[in-house]
Amino acid sequence: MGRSQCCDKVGIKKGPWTPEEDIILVSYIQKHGPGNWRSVPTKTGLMRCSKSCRLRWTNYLRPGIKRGNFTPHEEGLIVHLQSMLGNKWAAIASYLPQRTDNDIKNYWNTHLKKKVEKKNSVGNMLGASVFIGYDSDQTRNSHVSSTLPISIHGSSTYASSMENISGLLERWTRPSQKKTDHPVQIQDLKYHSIKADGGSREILSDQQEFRTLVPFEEPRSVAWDESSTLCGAHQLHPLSMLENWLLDEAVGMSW
DNA sequence: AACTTGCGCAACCGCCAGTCG
DNA sequence: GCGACTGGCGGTTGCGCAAGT
Repeated sequence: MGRSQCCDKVGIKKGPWTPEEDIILVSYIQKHGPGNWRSVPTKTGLMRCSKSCRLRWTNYLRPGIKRGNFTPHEEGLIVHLQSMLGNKWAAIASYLPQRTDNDIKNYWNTHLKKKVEKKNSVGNMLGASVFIGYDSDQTRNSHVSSTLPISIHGSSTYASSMENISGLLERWTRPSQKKTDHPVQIQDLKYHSIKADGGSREILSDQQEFRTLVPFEEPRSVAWDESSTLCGAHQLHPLSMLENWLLDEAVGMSW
């Protein structure tokens, strides 16, 4: 037990990574693949601890990472997910495959947290209920509060319970209850399992397959390969569809 | 131009859970 | 069952830079 001793060893380099170190790490991982971080420092000759190597890879060097310039779409999604999940950055990051948990965490702490608090304080001053803290326009979102399992209980902190997620998905699979401008064709959606272990969540559908829904013109089958989460997003995460739907419904592009 | 302040972000720290011998 | 080890996560720190004075 106890924490890892790897970073306490004498001779371990700390601080910013140099381009040379990055090249060494990337070339090693390209050859051997990520994993077995313990052996990376010894095999590469990097004077870094395994943790540092892993973090550098996952937060910076990993292919498919999108950096900076969060779009309103992404902002809205982060705010929404944070209100539902709390500070489960890894879980939130799984909804945005191109973003790292560290990036999202930083962005929340430096930008969004203040924005949300400001919006909430304005909403409270006006005596109005604030839709999950980032859009108090009840006219625009009047249909949302009756659709999504979201409520405000006197504070900006939204309980990060499984009930919220389950309810959200349950309602999400019932298009008939929601008013929308686009024709909704939700078919054969068979979510049957939601796990919440150690902050990670996954949604499993029958045979790891489901038909897409709202944002697409025509339903199509998508096979979900969990391994694709590692190296970015050439496949659409099942939850990105939820994301798209949520944003269409709850956030719009006014954020 | 020099100094101060605030911000953004990469990296570190400390803890936890899972695995293995 | 126990302890060592590892990977993963969230919180925090500290450096570099830009903006303000």
